[in-house]
Amino acid sequence: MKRNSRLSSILHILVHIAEKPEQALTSEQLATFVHTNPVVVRRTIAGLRDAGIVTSSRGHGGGWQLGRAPKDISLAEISAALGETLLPFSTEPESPGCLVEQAVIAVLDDFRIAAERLLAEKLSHITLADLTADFRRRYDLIGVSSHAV
Amino acid sequence: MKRNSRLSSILHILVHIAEKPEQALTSEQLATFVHTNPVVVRRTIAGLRDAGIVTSSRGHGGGWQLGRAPKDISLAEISAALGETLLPFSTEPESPGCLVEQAVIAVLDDFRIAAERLLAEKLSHITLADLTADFRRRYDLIGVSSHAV
DNA sequence: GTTTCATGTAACTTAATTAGTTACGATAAA
DNA sequence: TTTATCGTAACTAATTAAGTTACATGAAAC
Repeated sequence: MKRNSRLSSILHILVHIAEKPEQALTSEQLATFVHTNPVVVRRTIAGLRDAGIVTSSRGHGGGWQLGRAPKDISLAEISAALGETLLPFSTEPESPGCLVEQAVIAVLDDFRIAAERLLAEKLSHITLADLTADFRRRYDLIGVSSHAV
Repeated sequence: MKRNSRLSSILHILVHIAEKPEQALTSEQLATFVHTNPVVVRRTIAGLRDAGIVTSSRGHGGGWQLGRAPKDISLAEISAALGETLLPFSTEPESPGCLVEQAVIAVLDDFRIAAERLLAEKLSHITLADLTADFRRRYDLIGVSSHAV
C-alpha cells in the first residue's frame, strides 16, 4: 500500500467485503487485494470498526464484515473514521507573536473549515452501495472475476 | 519549516514582501521569518517566480519582490504555483484488472475533480491584498512590530 | 481440552519523502 | 575588484508511514 492511498485502499477493501456479505473475509485475504500485509490492514481498518462501519470476529472462521448495509455507509463517515483530514496543510503557528503569520493562519483556517464542510457534504452523498453498483456495472459488462492480479 | 506548512509559510513570506514594496527582501531575511534557511526559501519560492507572482534579482541589493499588485495575486494561483494538489489522496491503480479497484478509482476521481474545482474557485476569491489588510487590521489594533520571535 | 485459525497490538526495521546543508558558479551593484 | 545575492546540484539528516516479527487473546472444530 503506497503512501496517500489509504482512502482508496480502504474503499477497495470495503467493496470486496460488501460483495461477500455471507462470509467473513480475513485480514490476509484483504491484504492481498491491496498488496500489503495483514497487520497493516488490521491497523488501518481498526478505526472503521470503532465507527461501526465494519465488525471483526476472532478465531476459526473469523474475519471482517460490514457493520451495516452499504447504502448506510457514506464516504464521509469512512473518511472521518480514517482520522485524516482531506486537506492536510498545516496552520500551526511557528512564530507566535508575528502578526503576519496570525493573519495568514486566520484566513487559511477560515478557508479550511469552509472547505472541509463542503467536502464532507459532497462525500456524505456517496455510499458504499454506489461503489458496489459501479463495480457490478463493470462486472456485467466485462464478466470476468472480481479480482485479477 | 515543518512538513505540510508550505502554503502557510509561503503566504507568510509573501505578505512580508508585500509589506516592503520599495525594497527587495533577501532569501536570508525571508528564511528567518519562517525559521528555515535561504536555500529552502529559494527552492520553494522558485515556482512562484515562474508563475510571475514574484521576481528575483541578483547581486548587491538584490532579493525578492512581488511580480504584480497584491490584489491581483490570488491564493488559487499561489497554490497552483506550488505544484501541489490540496487533496493529496492517491488514485493510482495498484491492481490493474481488478474491477473493484476500477470502480473505486472512477468514483474517487470524479469526486476529486469536482472538489478541486470547488476549492480553486473559493481560493480564487482570496487575494494577497486580503491578507495584508487582515495583517494591518491586527497591526493597528495592537501596534507592535511586524515580526516578533 | 487441545488444536487450529483468527484478530489485537506492541515493538522493531525498512523505505520514502522532504527539509536542511554545503559548495560553488553566475550576476550585479558598490 | 570586491561584496552581496540568487541558482542549483549534491549530499545529509530528520521524519513519517509502511512493513515485519512476535506473541497474547479469543473462538470454533475436532
